[in-house]
Amino acid sequence: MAVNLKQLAEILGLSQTTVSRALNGYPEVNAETRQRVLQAVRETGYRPNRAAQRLATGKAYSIGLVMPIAPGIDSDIHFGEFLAGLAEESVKHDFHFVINPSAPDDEEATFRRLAASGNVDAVFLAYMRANDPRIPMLKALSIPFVVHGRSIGGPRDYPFLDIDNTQAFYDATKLLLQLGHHRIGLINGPDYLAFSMRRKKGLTRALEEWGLGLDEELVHHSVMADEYGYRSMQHFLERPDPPTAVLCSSTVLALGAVRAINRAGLVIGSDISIIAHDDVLPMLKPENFSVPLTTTRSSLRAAGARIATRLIGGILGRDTYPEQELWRAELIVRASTGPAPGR
Amino acid sequence: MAVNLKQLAEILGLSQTTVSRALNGYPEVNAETRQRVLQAVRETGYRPNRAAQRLATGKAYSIGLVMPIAPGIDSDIHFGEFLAGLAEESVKHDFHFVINPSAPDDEEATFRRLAASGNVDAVFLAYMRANDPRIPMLKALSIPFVVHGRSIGGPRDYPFLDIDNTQAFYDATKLLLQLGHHRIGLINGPDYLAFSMRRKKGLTRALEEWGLGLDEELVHHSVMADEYGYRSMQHFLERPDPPTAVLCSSTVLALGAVRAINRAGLVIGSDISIIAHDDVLPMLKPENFSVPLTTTRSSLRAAGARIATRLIGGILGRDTYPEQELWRAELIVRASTGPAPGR
DNA sequence: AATTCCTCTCAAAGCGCTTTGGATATCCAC
DNA sequence: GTGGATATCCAAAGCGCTTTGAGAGGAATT
Repeated sequence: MAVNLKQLAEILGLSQTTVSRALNGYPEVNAETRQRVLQAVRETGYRPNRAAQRLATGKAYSIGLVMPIAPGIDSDIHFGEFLAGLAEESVKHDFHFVINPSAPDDEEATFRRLAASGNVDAVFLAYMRANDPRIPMLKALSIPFVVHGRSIGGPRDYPFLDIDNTQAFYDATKLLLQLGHHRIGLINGPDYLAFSMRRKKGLTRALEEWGLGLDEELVHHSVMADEYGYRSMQHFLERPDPPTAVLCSSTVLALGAVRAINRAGLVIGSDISIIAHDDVLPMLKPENFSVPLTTTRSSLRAAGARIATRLIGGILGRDTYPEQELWRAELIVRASTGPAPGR
Repeated sequence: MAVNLKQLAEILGLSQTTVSRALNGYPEVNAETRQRVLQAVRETGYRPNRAAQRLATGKAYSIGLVMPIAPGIDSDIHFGEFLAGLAEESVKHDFHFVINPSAPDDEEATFRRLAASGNVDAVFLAYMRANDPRIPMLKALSIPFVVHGRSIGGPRDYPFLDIDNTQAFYDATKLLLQLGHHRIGLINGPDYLAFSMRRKKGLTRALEEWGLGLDEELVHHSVMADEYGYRSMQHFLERPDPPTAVLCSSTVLALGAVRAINRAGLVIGSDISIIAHDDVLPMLKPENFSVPLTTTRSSLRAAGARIATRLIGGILGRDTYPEQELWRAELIVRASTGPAPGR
């Protein structure tokens, strides 16, 4: 059924060496010969045996994941979406996953074990915190890694892919300010996560440039679930001086926030404006909200796919990729933002 | 650093064959010799090289996952929890995952590709529907599999692990009936999923035994998210004849339902009783609800771990496990259930 | 004492790939 | 036309394990 290298070489009247080299892009093979080989691969459907490659090269062709699981830890919808991106890309290159569930306080040991096992060539990291200890640790273990997000403080020379959270929420705030809003709330992710800090910073910076200060009372931090969006917004609305506009760190939070607004009988886009960050979750599209949401958009799945690409590229030795990427989130204006009331 | 089989054999003054056999439990090796080998393994920390084993045995030592991704598909919190269980167990046995994201209408092709790739020894299946076409398909592909849940209709001879959903909701209903409730609502999962159907059946059966009929108006189906629990409960409460008790198919749904009840100013456990199915999600404990929830409990993570064990056991050829398991969910009475009002 | 039968062990042959260390042929300049 | 590059290709040696087929030794049988 499936041919192997030996048979393929025989068919071509070449040695295994040459065929192998032709396939792996080595220079010492005639261009014409290479074409013949490639053609034969197409015809026979030859697929190299991964187990044999692993053995011969010593590479694992797989990437390690440490899945945060514990009470209160965001085993959330966002993780699944990101994983889908990672998987989508990995499967193309026939890479496997080694998934290690681990409680946060056990993560260090988990990474150590993972690195020692030789089962993975590289690992992926997320949920960055300030001075995240995992970065120096992985460096010390000298196992390749890419982080999703960025730490704040600590070493700066490590590979990451992040979106420019500060910029995103700066842009969003700027829009609101231009619309005449002066009291702007923020329903943010957990306060110890780097992206939350940066989003808050974006808000602060824009306000300051406008000569305004941040009202800490209008900043809420929580796990990014619908429920908390609702509660936070409810609290905001109960204030004597509620914000006229609110930023949400996720469409999931916005979902709850919108509910609270509706319940209060207010109209989104005129009584109060909303901008949410949109991770492009397939099941929660901002354009399908009762009032389509203005968002800062950046696909989480695309980020997963990109990180997989980089991880795999690094392992295969073709790391022409930039080590650090900062994606800019797109500000998409829809109907949930309008002029500040009474202006 | 790490020793290999050859070195280990040398240390012991045995042949590789004997050492290998000792480790893999073959009978033709002296008990004493085996002990010596095991001791040496402990001392040296020998771990067989998986790549070499893969190559020699032709086994992949990995299991395939088809991750359902698409608009509206439950890339939900429950999936992550189940995955954690799978991973927890797999990592112990040094098994890898091949995760294939796939839209539902593309699943067949995905499975086919997965089976043909030789990258996995077995696959796992969930989100069962009535007459689920994937079961005959996987049988035809003759790739080992275990399903989480059970189909309804279609072939019956396939390996599964399910909880007795009918029984669980039968038990729950029974309790409510004994407490004097006659109008019982159900906030269920998606109507096309087998577990939803069975839970509804459990409710129906208990009602009928009590001489009551099911009021279809009191049954809602939806994706299992907080939001929908809220809406469904709200609808129930707006009726002229609201139910005095409601079953929820998930604590996530119950979360929303409870909110709706609180909002209506009703008291849980006296004005209205609630029983939810508890998948034992670490972030959503029924005992931590404002009024601790009565639940039917069965750990999703444990199910994941068990399925991994069976899958792996099957692959390693020690399948003394029962092919079909039906776990009984535990009915745990807490404060959210009380006598029917006015009784 | 010769034969058979276990029990325990081993040497060696793969599994399918990569990679080292040549070979062979071609080409150029001198 | 000879020495030395240069361009192509190959045979064979691993990678670390499992497994076949067989041998050595001792106990049991005749």
